[in-house]
Amino acid sequence: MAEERSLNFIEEIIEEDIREGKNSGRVLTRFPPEPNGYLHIGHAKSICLNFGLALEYNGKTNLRFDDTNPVKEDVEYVDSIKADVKWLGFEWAEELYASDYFDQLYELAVAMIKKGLAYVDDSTPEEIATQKGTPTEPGKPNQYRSRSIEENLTLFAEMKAGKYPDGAKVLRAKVDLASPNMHMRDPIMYRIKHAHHHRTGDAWCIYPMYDFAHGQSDAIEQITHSICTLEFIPHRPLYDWFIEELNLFPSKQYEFARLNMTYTVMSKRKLLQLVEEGHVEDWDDPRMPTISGLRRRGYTPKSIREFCERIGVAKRENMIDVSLLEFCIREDLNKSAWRRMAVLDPIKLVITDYPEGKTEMMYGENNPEAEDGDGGREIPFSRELWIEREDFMEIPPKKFFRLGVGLMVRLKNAYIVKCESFVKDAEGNVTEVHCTHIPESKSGGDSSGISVKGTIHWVSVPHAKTAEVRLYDRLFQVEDPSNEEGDFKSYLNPNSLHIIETAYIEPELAKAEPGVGYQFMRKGYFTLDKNHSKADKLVFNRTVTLKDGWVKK
RNA sequence: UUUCCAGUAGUGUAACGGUAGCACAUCAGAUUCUGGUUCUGCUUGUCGAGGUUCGAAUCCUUGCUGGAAAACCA
Repeated sequence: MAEERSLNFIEEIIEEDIREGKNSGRVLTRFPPEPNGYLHIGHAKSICLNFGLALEYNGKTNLRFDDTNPVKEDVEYVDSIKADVKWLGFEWAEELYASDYFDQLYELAVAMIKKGLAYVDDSTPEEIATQKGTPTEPGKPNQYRSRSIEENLTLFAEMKAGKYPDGAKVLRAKVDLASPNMHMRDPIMYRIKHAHHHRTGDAWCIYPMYDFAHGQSDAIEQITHSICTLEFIPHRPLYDWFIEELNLFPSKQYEFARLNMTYTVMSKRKLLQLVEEGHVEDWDDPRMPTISGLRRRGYTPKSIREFCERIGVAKRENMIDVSLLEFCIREDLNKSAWRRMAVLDPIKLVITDYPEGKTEMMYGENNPEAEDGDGGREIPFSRELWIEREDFMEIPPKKFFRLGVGLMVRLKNAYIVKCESFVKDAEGNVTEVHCTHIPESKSGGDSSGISVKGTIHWVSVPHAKTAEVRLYDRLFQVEDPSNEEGDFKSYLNPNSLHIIETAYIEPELAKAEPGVGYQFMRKGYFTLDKNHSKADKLVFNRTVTLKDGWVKK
């Protein structure tokens, strides 16, 4: 029973290509990050698209680092990118680097010179910019454009040999200075940079530009569908032109709209700024939209893949509501995360008619969503418990299904209790809630016949362990900080991180493992923070809250 | 005001000339030993104007709106 599923526009193109027998039905995509920053959720969209398409059409995907600008690139980024792609659950066919092709690219450039389609230009960047004209005015050729092939060959060889300083000369394609497309007005192919490259070391002092590296790398690898974002649309004629003139494998470029998400920023430049200026801990700060940040926050690869599936692929600019991402992680964790009890903002509940010094072991299933509860664990219960401050109200409003004098609630996995009184300190803060319990109402063997509307969670005072808990809110206060007036950083949410130094957790949680998500009942999903947790001090990150249907009146 | 891309509920995304659907969000209600989950239901949409056609979200013209495009970045 194949489910009717509509295709996105790229799938339609691929199916059309397969139908027509193009490339004998072969599909080879590539994910081409520049190793100059950490991957974010926007890259995840591209990764899921490229790898997903290959999986769907029996093809393959190369991981290719677009490392043609040595001054911005670093192995640190290469390593993090590989780790993130793997963590997302994808396997690349080959790990490649544009720098692997430097020799071939150089030869291709020489071929262009020999065809009379490239020349060495001695102009300064400013001169080149002026000579290019504007979108409404054509550019003007300069004296260098008419250099002979022999002279260009010699000069280009000398550039490669290191005879000239940075910026002294560039190699330009000879296309069309009057083109309405600025990228066709004799784009730069090579520039001189006496810089150390993370892979090729000091072997080169000239490096190809994106336009003379990306398409050529695609062609060398025989990529069938080269998928990139919208801003490369104007580059496509150039992409095709080089391939045509050099008679290379005809890779085709297709463009889709990048992901934007509310309450965050999605540019490597801006994310780098947040890191460098210390607005966040690092690239993997749980508030960051980076893959590593989401991982540390407790997001699962599956939830991110699901998110990328749901947002779709199209050519129009979009702004995805972050609540969709939250929906995806809740959906996943609801089915898989074990339930535990933790009290984040404690007040003491005393069961006055329960024997002092007595401990009962209560049973709680791990996950009510699983068939058999996914097993369970024992939870110690005693006369004094920690409960959530917000679960008691001195003057409860109507439909408050928690504690208040005279009200009854069930203590999850334990007894029904009735609130009799409470104690206040000198400042008027409630410090203790006193209850009596219904002995016949014990979970699993309730014969009391009493039904209550509310159930609250608790942790036994003498058995409680402690942990630090970190609560996160959106990083920015406005939906689209990049589109606001002034500095995007002035819209940072000052309360995006709230640290609870001491929360009480049930003893079982002391065994929490890194990388595993838990549901703290009624509070949300949490996971151990891999950076801050130590054996003697647990630190939990809140991945996401539970959906809250309780609206105060 | 040069060229290119794009306009479908609040946000995304389908419908490929033939009943505008789905998801998230929102709001109601049912169920619930998590005010979670699950279930049910409601509200809300084709940018405007012309045309072609028996019939237009879809094709054509035009206007409007948004975005992109000039870096020795990718």
